[in-house]
Amino acid sequence: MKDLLKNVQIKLHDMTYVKDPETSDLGKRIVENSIELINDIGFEAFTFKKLGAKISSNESSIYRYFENKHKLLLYLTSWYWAWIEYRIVIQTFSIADPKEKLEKIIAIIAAKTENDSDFSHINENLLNKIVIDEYSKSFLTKEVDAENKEGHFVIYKRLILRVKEAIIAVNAEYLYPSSLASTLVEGSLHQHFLSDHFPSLTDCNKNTTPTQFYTNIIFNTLKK
Amino acid sequence: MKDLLKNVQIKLHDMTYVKDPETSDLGKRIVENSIELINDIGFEAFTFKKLGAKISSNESSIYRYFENKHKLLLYLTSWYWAWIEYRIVIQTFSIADPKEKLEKIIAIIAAKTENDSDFSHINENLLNKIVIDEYSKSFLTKEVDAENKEGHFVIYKRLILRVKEAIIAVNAEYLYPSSLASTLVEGSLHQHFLSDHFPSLTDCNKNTTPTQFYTNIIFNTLKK
Amino acid sequence: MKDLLKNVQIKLHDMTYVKDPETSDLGKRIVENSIELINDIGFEAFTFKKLGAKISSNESSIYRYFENKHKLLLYLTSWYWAWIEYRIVIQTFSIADPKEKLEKIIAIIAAKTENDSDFSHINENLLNKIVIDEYSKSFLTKEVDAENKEGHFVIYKRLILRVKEAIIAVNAEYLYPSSLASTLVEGSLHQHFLSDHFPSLTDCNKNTTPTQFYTNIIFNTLKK
Amino acid sequence: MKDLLKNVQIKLHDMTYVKDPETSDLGKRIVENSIELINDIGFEAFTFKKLGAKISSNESSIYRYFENKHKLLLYLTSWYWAWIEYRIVIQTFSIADPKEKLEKIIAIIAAKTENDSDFSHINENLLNKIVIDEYSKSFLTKEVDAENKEGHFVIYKRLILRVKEAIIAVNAEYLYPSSLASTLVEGSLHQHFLSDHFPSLTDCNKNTTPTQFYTNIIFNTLKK
DNA sequence: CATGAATGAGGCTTCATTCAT
DNA sequence: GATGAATGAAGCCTCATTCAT
Repeated sequence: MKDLLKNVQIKLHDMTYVKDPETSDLGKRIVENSIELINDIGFEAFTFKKLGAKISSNESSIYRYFENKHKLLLYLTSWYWAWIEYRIVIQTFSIADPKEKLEKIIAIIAAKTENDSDFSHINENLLNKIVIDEYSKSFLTKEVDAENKEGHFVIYKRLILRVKEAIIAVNAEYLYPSSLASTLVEGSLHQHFLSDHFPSLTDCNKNTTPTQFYTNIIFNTLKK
Repeated sequence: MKDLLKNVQIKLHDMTYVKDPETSDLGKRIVENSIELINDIGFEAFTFKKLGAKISSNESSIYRYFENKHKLLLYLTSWYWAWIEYRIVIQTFSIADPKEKLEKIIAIIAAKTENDSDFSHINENLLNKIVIDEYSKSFLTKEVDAENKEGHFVIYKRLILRVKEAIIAVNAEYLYPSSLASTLVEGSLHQHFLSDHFPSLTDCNKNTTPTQFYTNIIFNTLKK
Repeated sequence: MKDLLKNVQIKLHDMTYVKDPETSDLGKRIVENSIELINDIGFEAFTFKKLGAKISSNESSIYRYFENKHKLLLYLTSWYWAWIEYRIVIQTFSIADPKEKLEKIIAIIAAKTENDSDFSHINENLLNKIVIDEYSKSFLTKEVDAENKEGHFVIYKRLILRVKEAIIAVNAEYLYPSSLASTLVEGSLHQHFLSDHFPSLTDCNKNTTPTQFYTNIIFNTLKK
Repeated sequence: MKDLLKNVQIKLHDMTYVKDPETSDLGKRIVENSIELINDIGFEAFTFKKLGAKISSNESSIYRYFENKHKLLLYLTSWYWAWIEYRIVIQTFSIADPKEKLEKIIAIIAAKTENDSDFSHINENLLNKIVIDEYSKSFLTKEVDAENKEGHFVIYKRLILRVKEAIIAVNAEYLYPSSLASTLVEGSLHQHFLSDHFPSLTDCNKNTTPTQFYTNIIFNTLKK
C-alpha cells in the first residue's frame, strides 16, 4: 500500500512547489504544520512568517518550497483530491456493477474524512476541514485561468472526469453528467460547511449525511 | 414598482453599514463604484484606498459608510439576495400551482442576471458576477459564526427558507428540502463559475443553462 | 458656599477653553462625561469622537468648547487644582498657628479625594484619579513653555506658591521652600499611583497615608 | 570596566525587545538615534517612520527590534536605570559607612548626568533628559499592570529597593523607607524638569542642586 | 541547503479638523 | 449655536520578498 501512496504523491503537479516538500524533513514539517496552522487561524490570517515561527524556522526557508501561500494551498488541496482519487481507484477497482461503483464513489467524496494511517505526516481529517473552508478560495481568484493553464487544477479536473464517467456508466443518456459530477464534489463540501455553521440551511446533521442526500439526488436524477 | 423597491432596501440589515449608503450621493457612488472595482480587480486586490481614488474621495470617507471591505461585500451580496428574493415574491405571487411556482423560482435563481432598470445606481449584471466570484468569501471566514449571530446572513437564509418551502409545496415527503434549496442557490453560482473558467467540468454553456440542469435535477428528485 | 464656588470657576484661565463649558448644558455634559471617559479608557485612547458618541453629540460640537483634547485635560486639571486651592483657602482661613495651617494644607493635598456635593456635575473622586494618572502628561510636552507663557498653569503655580508661603511661615530660614512645596504636590500624586500599581515602591496603603508620610518628612525637614 | 558594562546590558529584560539591539549595527543605530530623535521632537511626535528616515532605514526594520515605540521607551529607560544602578554598585561598593553610602547614592540619582565614555553609542546626557521628560509616560498607561507583571519595570523596582535598603541602613526605625526612596528617584526627575520649565516652583538652579535638596530632606528625616 | 537580516510597499484605520447646513 | 458630512494626513503595523551569509 505504501507504494501506491508514492504514486499519488508523484502525481502532484510540479508547478505547485519550488522544491518537493516530500524530499526533506523541513518540507514535511512545512506541510504538516501548515495544515494545522491554516486550520487554527484561517487562510487569510495565515502567513509564512507565522508558519516559520511554528516550525522554528525562518520564513525565507519556506520560500524554498513554495512560491507563496496561495501555491501552498493549491498543493495541500491537490494532495487532498489526489488522495480522494487514489481511494476511489483502490476501493472501486474490483466493482463491476456501475450503480454499486457510483454509490461507492459518492460515499468516498461526500463522507466525513477519517485519518489515513498510510500518510504519516498528513492529518487527513484536518486537511478535509481546510478543503471545506478554503478550497473555493484557491480558484475564486483573478489568476484562476492562468493557473488552470499551468495545470494547477489537473488533479481536481481528473477526479471530476472520473465521477462523470461513473455517472455515464449508470445512465449514458443523462444530459448533464459533468454538472452532476461537479455538483457532487463542490456541493458535498458546501453541505458539510452548512451543517457546521448554518444548520438551518441543510438537512445534514448527526443522523443524516451528505452521502445520503447525494445518493438520493443522483440516483433519482439518473433513473431512466 | 418603485415603492416595492424601497421595501427591498429597507430589509438590508442595519449592521452591515455604519451609515446607510442610500441616504447620500457619496454613499451611492461608493456602492456603484465598488461593484465596478471589485469586478475589475477582484475582492482581494480591492481596497478602500483604490475605491477612494476611483470616486475621487478619500478612503477615510468610505469608512463613514462601511467598517471595512468585508462588511461592504456583505452589504453588496445581501443587496443581491434581497433583490432576488424581491423578484421571486413579485413574479410568483399570483402562481397557484406549486410546480409552476418552483419552476419560476429555479429560473430566477439559476438564470444569468440581466440589469433591472428599477435600481438606477446598481448594475445587477456586474453584481451577479461579484456574487459568483466572491460570495463564498463572505462566509468562508473565521468570523462567520459571529457575523451570523449579528444577523449579517438573514436575507440569504430567508431566501433559502423560501425555496425550501416551495420545494415542500411540491413534495411534502421529500427528506432533504433544505439541502436541496441550498444546493440550488450555491450550486447555480458554481455552475456559472465553471462555465466561465472550467468548461470541462460543467454541461452549462451557450446552449444549456443552469436553469435546465437544476430544473431537471430537482423535479426528478421530487418525483413521487 | 455656593457663591465661593462660582469664584473658583471664574478663575479658570480663559485660554483653556474656546467657549466656557459652564455656560451651557452641552458644555457641562462634555466636562462631566470626559472625566468618566478618560478614567475608563485613559487619555491616550480618549478622543473627541468617542466623547461625542458618549454624549450622543457630534465630535465637531466639542470643538466649540475645547480646541483639542490636550486643552480639555488642562481645563480639567486646572479645575482640580483650583478646587484644591479653594478648599485650602476656606479650610485654613481662620487658622492662626502656622504649623497647624501647614498640617491642614498637607492633609488637603495628600489625602484621597472624596466627592464634594457643591459641584454637581463634577465627580471630584474620578477627577482626582485623572490627575493622578494623567496630570504629568499635561506638562511633559514640547509645548510646555509656550503653554506656560499663555498662562495655562497659573492656578497650579499659585497653589504651589501658597504652599511655599505656608512652609516659610513655619520656618523662614529653610533653604528649599519651593522645592519642598512642589515635592509635596507632585509627590502625593505619585505615592497614590504607586500604592495602586507598584505597592512595593511605597509604604502608603490602607493603614498608612501619603498625608502621614509627607507630614513626617516636611516637619522633620523644617525642624530648627 | 568594559566587562562590568556587559553585565548591565545583560540585565535588560528580554521582553522589552524582539531582537536584542546590542547584537547588530542596525540595532545600535536604532538605540542611538532614537535617543536623539525623542529628545528633538518629544515622544508623542516620535514615530518609527521618522526614526527610519533618520537612520536611512525602513520603519519595518525597526519592528524587528521593538514591537512598538512604547516598548522602545521602556528599553531606553530601563537601560538608564540599569546604568544608574550599575554606577551605584560600583561607586558604593567599598563604602562602609551607611551615611556616606546613602549620600553617594543620592548624589548619583539626583545629579545631572554626564556622559559615560564606557558606552559608546549611548549618549547618557540625552538619555537623562529623556528620562526626565518621558519616563512618567512609560508607566502612566492603562497597560501598566500588565507590563509590570511581564517584568518591564524590574530594574526600576530593584533600584528603588536598593535605595530603600540604604535608607534602612542609616535608620532602621524609619517608618517610610520605600516612599522616601521612590520620592528621591521620581522627585529628582521632577525637580530637574521644574528647573528647566517652571523655575518658580523649585529652588534648584545653577547654584543649588537637587542633590543638596534631597540630601537635606532625607538626612533631616532620618535623624534620630 | 538553510537561514537570519533587512526592506519597500501598502494595508487598514483613526485622528483631528474644517466646511456647509 | 449645534451638528453632520467629509476629508487629508498620518499612524501603526504586516506582508511578501530579496539578499547575504
